[in-house]
Amino acid sequence: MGAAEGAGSQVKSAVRTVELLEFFAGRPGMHSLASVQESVGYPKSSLYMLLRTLVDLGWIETDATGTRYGIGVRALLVGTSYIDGDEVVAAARPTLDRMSDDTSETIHLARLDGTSIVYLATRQSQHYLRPFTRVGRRLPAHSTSLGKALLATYTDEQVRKLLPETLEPLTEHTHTDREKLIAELAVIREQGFAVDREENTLGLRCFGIAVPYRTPARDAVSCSVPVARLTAAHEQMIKDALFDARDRLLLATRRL
Amino acid sequence: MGAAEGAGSQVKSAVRTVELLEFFAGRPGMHSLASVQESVGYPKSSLYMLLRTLVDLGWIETDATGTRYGIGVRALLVGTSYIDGDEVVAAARPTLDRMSDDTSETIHLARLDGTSIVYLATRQSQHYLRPFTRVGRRLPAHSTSLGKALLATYTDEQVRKLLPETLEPLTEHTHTDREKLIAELAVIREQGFAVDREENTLGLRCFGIAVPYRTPARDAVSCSVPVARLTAAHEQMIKDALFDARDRLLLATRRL
DNA sequence: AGACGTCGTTCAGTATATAGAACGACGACG
DNA sequence: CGTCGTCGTTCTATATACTGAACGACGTCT
Repeated sequence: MGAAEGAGSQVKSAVRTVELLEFFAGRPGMHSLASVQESVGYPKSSLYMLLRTLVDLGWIETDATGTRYGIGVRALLVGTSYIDGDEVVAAARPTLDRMSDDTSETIHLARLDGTSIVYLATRQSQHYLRPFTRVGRRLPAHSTSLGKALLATYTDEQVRKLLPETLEPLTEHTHTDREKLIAELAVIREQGFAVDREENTLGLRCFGIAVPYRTPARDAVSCSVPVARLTAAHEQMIKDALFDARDRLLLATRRL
Repeated sequence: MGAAEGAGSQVKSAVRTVELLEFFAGRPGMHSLASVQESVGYPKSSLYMLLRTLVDLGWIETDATGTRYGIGVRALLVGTSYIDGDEVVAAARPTLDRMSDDTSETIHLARLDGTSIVYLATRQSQHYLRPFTRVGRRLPAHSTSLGKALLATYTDEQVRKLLPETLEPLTEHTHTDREKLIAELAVIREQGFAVDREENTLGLRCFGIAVPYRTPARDAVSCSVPVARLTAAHEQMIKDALFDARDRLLLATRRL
């Protein structure tokens, strides 16, 4: 998953602290010292001290026996504060509400981080189905309309540097060839929005558009619809809502 | 805000790392090195190294100039994973949905952490008003129905150890005297649930009940209603839903 | 039951992060 | 236009965290 690394001197304990937190985040549930040790590779004793410290601080919790570790409550507060402090999320609120009202479908605002997109805000469809999407969730950029819309604001060369040659498939429809994806990005630039045809979740089609308040774009909005419910008229309405939302967001984020 | 501290040898950089993250979480927006230095008190150079490290890792972000710091995207993932991995949250899902359907009001599931409660899950009322409550938000235990319901599962002595003598008021109705609060806790134990009469937010009354799958209880559920919309019949219905929910949750969390 | 294996915990030498001061860049002010 | 003050950054002795091995407790296998 690694983002930027390799800079000069780093504070070792700080690196390990966040790596540990990310480890526990990536594998929910409780883990023994030994199993953590095997995964992260630090010496047992170093890991032990670090875990003790983080437990004292409430960022990691232990079970009743004190020998199995899991992510703690304190981590929750910090994570969600990223959303609170973000000016784009704040500025997007009315637009997302409006998109939700207009389309009656599930709306997402997401940000590109490395090769993943991160959900920043959602508006759930009020339909019978409660889709399981959550703020903070990460998905591969190449399999989502949000990610593809954002990648399309990069040059082909930048995309080649960012993504590996073959991409991990999530469904049978996921593009696994980087060059084929790049070809699709050209189409996306042409038409102004991206489509995910069950490339991420079977039965779900998503329409995404980048909000180009900076170049390359960082944030995008999308609308997800079960294919079963999709008609040509509905699709056109969604596309209109998408362009409308982009214009509104561009206006709202002008001064950022 | 401090929770447990004062244990023996702790890894200094790890402590500082999370303290820094909590600082940025507590004060959204961008901060200069000097202003952070003043708040946390670490030597400039130590702080500088730490910040550089965390920026490299994506947990802290800088603006374009690279001199102002704010919380980063990576923090988001870890925080929300606490919710994902929690068995109680998972087990509570259907019960919360049912409470939401039954009452048509805003439902909360929260956990006690020190003297605060932390929202773990919410079901928003579908009414015109979209109340601003968010998973991860912390509120003082003494001013919420959730917190009081949880505190009532502690002994008076434990409560005295936990809370200061005078409590911070949030509205004109907040109890500020610890002993008065303890007296109220006795009533809560008697009737089985807690009420917040605009002690936290003006115009909002909340009914909370602890889920005693362990002692003292850790989690509670609540139902928040604008006073303007509250009738005697509605209130009775909410209380019934509350007891019903507690029983369901107790059943669902039996094996934890 | 006995011995073994695994796991969490402690200990002491060494590598490393820390802290205070000095440096250089920028902007404010006279 | 020069001086001063502030802020971010670099430098180096010293305090400290890291490591690998040894210890002790628990559960398991034969």
